[in-house]
Parts: sequence; structure tokens; C-alpha cells
Amino acid sequence: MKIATWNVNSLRARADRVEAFLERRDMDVLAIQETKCKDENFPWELFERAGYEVAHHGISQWNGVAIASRVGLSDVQRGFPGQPHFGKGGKDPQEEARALSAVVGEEADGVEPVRLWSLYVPNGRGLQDEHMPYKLEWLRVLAEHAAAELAADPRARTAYVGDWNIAPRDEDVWDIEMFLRDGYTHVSEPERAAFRAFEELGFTDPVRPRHPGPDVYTYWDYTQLRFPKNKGMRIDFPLLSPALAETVTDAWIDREERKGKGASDHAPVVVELG
DNA sequence: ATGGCTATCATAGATAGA
Repeated sequence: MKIATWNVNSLRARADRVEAFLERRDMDVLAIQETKCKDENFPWELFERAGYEVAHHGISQWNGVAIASRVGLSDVQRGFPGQPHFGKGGKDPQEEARALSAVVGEEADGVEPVRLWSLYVPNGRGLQDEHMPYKLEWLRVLAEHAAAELAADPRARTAYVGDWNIAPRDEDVWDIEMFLRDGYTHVSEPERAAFRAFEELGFTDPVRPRHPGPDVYTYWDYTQLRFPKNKGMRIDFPLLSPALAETVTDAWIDREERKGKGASDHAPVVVELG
């Protein structure tokens, strides 16, 4: 089973790219982040045409997460238990569409089911911004949920994939000195600790050992020729439970998708399971 | 020349991204 995670930065703007990617990479499952639409504007027909079932969680023009699968899609869950809400200036805090889960894979097809989460972790916006404590609390509660799942079944086949908006290691950004000097988000110790909490539970990224850095990224800013100069960030990760990690046959970043006109600023990350 | 982007919708500038 081939699973990809991809922050598409608007699904409607990227519809042709997404359809071509599914075909070109012969993908079974795609976890999507930043669909940037409500259900009523979601391009359902794209997935139907391509032969995929799809679930979407979109509340406004912001955020939005989806899971498309051609190997079964069941037990869809929008958000996670206790997911923190956010409202700018403390006003009218609401749930944001940043987490969607489903079981993919069918035993009948010889594909063992996987509990998959498509995640768009809050950005944080600034080290002193109110979005930052929201980001950290969001991750803390999600990690609690992941811990409970694993405690209930240590052999659970679970994948938390998506845009984590955290660069866990210094080599995961093109210029760590600048990031630290100028107080950028994504590299601060509290953010890294929040990511590490998942690793400490036993979740692992299958890509890094196969494609070690430096200079290996999943995101490149649209500005300042960042992609041609390969000044990027590694912030999109598939984190796999121990039992699932054992079945990985390959894992890689589809850098080709960042090229050309009409690309997302993120590249898809692919995991192949045996 | 040291900056150069892309997307959303109340379609003009605000907001968000990272």
C-alpha cells in the first residue's frame, strides 16, 4: 500500500496536479492538508473520476484536511478528542479543520487496515503570538490521544501524517543561524519538544533514515527563488506506530511536484508499506 | 540591481501561510 501526505495549498488551485500525481505515482491513499475550502466547494468529482473514496473536513477558506483512498475508507473522524479551539484575540474560539482520521486498507484485498490521521498542525505565527501556545496545546492533546491508542494496543497500525509545522533538527532548515538569531518559529525548543513527544511514544519517520539531511526538504517558500536555491524546510512527516514502521519498504519525498508552474509550496511525502 | 510569492473572498485589501 502506497500512502502519501501532501500540503497542497488549496485543492481547487491544485486539482489538475493532484489528479496527475495520483495517476503518475499510482497512489493508493493520499492525506491532504490545506484544502482551503468548505465541503460545498470541495472537488468531489475529481476523486470519483479517479476511482477514490474521499473524506473531507473543511469549515472555512482556511485549513481543511482530507483523505482519499482506493483501498477502502471507513470510520471517518473529524478532529480529535479534546482538540483545542482558536479565536484571534481570545474571541469566539472555534474548532479549526486541522485533523481528519479514517481507517484505510481492506483485509479482503490483503491490505492490513491502517488508522490514518491527516494533520495540519497550527503554524504558531510568531514565538510571542497567541497562536504559539495554541499550537503547543494542540500537539500536547493530540499526543495524549496517540499515547492512549498505543496503550490500548501496542501493536496498533497507526499513522499520523501531515504538515507538522516543526523542523525537528537544525539541519531541517536551510539557515539555522538565521532562524535562531531572528527568532523564527518552527525551530524553537518548545515546538521541537512537542514533536519529540511523539517520537518518545515510539512513532518514527521512515523518510529521514532513507534520505538523511542536510539539504533534504519538503517545503520551499514561493519567494526569493527558494526552490531553485534549495533553501527549504523539512516540516512534513509521516509518523508511524512501531508495528506499522516494521512494514515500510520505502519512503521518499516527491521533489518533482515542487517544480514548474502551479506547484504547491510543499512536496508530497510518500510511504510504501509491504 | 541583493529582490524577486500564492492563495482565500465581502474582488480590494485584509488575512494567512512559514
